[in-house]
Amino acid sequence: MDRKHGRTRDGGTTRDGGASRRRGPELEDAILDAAWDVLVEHGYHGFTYEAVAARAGTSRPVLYRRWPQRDDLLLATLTKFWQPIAVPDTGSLRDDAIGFLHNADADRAGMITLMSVQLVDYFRDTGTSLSELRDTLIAPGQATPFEMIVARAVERGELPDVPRSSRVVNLPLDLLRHDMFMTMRAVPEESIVEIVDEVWLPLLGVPRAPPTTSA
Amino acid sequence: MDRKHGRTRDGGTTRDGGASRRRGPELEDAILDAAWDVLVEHGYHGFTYEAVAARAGTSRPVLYRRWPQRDDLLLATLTKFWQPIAVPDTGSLRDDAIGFLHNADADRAGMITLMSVQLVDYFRDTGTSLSELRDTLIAPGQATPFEMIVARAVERGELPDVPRSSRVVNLPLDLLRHDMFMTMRAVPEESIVEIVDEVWLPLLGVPRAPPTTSA
DNA sequence: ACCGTTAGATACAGTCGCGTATCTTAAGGA
DNA sequence: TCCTTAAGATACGCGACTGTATCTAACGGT
Repeated sequence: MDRKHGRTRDGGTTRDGGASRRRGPELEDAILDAAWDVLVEHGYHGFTYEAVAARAGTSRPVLYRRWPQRDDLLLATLTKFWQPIAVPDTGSLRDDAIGFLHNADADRAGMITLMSVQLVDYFRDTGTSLSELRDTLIAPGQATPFEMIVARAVERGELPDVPRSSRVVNLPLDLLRHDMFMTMRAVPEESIVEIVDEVWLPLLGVPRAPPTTSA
Repeated sequence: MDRKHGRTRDGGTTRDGGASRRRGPELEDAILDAAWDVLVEHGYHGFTYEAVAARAGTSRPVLYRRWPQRDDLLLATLTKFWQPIAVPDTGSLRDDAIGFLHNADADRAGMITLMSVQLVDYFRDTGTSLSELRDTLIAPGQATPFEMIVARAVERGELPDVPRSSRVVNLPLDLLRHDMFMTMRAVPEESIVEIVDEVWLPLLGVPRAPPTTSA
């Protein structure tokens, strides 16, 4: 009919022109890696079978065989790369908080959050939202990072053991996320310190200067 | 050649099949209205010349003649519809805050914020961000709503006249926006009250219960 | 009434992604 | 070694959108 297979195979950017043919899990991993790259670089809009296949050095049918819907591919990709952010345990409430925000910011987690922003179209299509996606991806019944941080501070006696609204407890991460949303880039260290020192600690009743214990 | 004009003109959804032909500013207004609708309903992704023209009951060339680039059309649309949110003046700090958040939430402003989220692709394309867009659209040197609210409370003597970080002052709107981002829908009244009563007022040093003036 | 402007309809060529079908051939187990 | 599985390379038809080019007819001023 036409060329009928011509051993072209330069694909473009990623695969080496080598002869070996990947299979099974190895191939699947490579594809999800490529999918992740595409997602991070071009957002959901550019997250096409076309682009992912090209990036992975394979062809669209291979993707369709595994993930018939775009959502399947997206979910598989997110599931593979969505990892919890490390929660530091320094023995100090303030350092834990700042350290965690720092991780969330600098770590690939920052990228994750930024990238989630790129998913807005996906949320449109599916009628879901970022918070629902997050709930899907994190283990249920799990304590949030700042719940852990606060709990440890209470154990150490650094904070009194009183009930606190989850809004207040989780405030720092919300504010960090907000700044990321607004600026679309990593949040500077000063902002992190500001969030902790000027907002969160005062709210928890931690004095800014050396503890004067008031009256 | 072919049909050569057949007075078809039902366009679809919006224009009446009427005969009259709009011109100049009238037409332009109608197009921007349509553009706004499309943007709100389908986000930046669906914001195509095709869709806007169809919605406005006109044809793409008419749009291209006025706005050669998609950005031009988008900017024109945003500029026409971006309006400041009303800041209530109730004589009470708390009521001002809650009232403003309520306006921001319920008012078309809520839609604006939600819709801005849809612009992420635009930000990608242009390398800008939401905060930059906001700075472009609001008058420069203008006091933010919560700066006004706090200033008035200080005038009334409801708050002491001390310097406050802009992070703290503007916190409520940031938190509202964050919730909108995360849930992609209007924020419930409880959350608004929670933001004001459990976060903002305590941070400003306003006691929750009747003022006990501590020890 | 005439006439320049331009709205609005349509066509066209091009691009990109979709989803599926087909065929070849490499890989790997029995 | 043979034989099944599936990777990988096409191809095809489809639909959406892009920019541009025409042509017509309505509008509005003089």
